[in-house]
Amino acid sequence: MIQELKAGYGDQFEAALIQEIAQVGTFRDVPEGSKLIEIGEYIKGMPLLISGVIKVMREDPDGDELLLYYLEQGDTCSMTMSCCMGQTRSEIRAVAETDVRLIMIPVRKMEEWTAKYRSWRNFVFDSYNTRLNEMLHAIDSIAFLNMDERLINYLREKARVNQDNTLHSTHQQIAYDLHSSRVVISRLLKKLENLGKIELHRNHIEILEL
Amino acid sequence: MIQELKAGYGDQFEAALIQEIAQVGTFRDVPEGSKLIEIGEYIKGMPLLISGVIKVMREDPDGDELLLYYLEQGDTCSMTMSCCMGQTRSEIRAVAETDVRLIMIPVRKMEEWTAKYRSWRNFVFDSYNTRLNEMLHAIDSIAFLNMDERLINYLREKARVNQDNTLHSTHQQIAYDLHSSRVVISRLLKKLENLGKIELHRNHIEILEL
DNA sequence: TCAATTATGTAACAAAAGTCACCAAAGACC
DNA sequence: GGTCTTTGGTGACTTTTGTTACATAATTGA
Repeated sequence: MIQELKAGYGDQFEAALIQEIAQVGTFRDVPEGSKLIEIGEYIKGMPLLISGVIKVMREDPDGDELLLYYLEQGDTCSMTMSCCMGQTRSEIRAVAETDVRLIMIPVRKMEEWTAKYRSWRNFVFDSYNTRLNEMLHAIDSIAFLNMDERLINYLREKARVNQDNTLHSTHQQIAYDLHSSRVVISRLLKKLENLGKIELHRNHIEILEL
Repeated sequence: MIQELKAGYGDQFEAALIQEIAQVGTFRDVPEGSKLIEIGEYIKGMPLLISGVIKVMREDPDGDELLLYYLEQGDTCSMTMSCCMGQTRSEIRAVAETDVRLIMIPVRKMEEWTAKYRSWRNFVFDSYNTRLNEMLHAIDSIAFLNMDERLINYLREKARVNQDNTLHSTHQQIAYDLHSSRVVISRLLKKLENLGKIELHRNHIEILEL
């Protein structure tokens, strides 16, 4: 575990903190598609992401979904911190977008380290800030952009986090992420294909130039 | 200043911290309508809200606006913290919705107090959490609700923060806050009036039962 | 192999929201 | 009082997005 920690966090955490994390943290391998956190659950620990991508979603009471943002290497889930500290239920769902390796930190250590390690404080604040900015980004998208632009951004972002210009999604899955309908997404994708920007296939989409 | 601090924050901050705040903080009276923070600015200090309401807005490159949330007594601006820590430019605009009394804290104290005072740590985390939740709320509104429902929520919330069932806004101002157009808002307001839920007048709107 | 399931394409229509144009009332200013 | 500005009302139309319905192709699996 120390190896992975040093590789991912060595330049921001001091050695003593890395040692502590290795002692109290538990390693978890999470296969693609697994649910990490469900809306309404209480959270038991805070995840430090070592590798892979986690997708964070919001859902309304009718079951309508919306993708908020992705978490990548070096990120942690601020929403989770929020829940841990406040002892409230999760407001979001987190799903492994790819196979994920992470280290779970017990909640009580968070508080302790915040007082003890300057680097941990910076990390926690940084996470909050990054998350707030991601949320702003999400708001910008929904409020200011049309579905065609949102779709393009979605395809770009998904290709980026998966480091693969071929997206293995169905139109229906994309529609869920963007909180739209399958027909609308198919329509817009077809338009992008006609513009020569993507290539559509059953179960996957190839990005040519976006 | 000590009086106001004790009244507003006495039950969450220990006496020593209150003392420190009083020493390094500067009191500011901000009249309704003043801009507190503009997008793109660097932030000089962190505001502790004593009384009044601050409106936090987002703007896209085309100048389209959107109301994100209100800050009330006991709140601070997490977005500001975010900017202070990271030395980045503000992503949001803050405007005094009513006359506002606040205490500005120099940035360097934030870090120091986070290590020193447990109550300050809790306060800062709480602020972040509240703000993240407000942002989620904003996203829910835009993503999952139609304009008529968003308008009703807007009227309710505005009446609540101003503690006044008569809103002193023009249809155009509401349209800006909701990122819609005056015509659309007039139309929906008229519908609400016909349902007996509100009463429309020039320059103000009376809420009857929402 | 062949029926069932899943994914996609598309036309036709409906609903929500935005735009344009113009009018009229209220208030401001001289 | 009379003109100008601001604010609100409304009809007609467009654009965007969502819905319904149905067709067809690919894949699965008994």
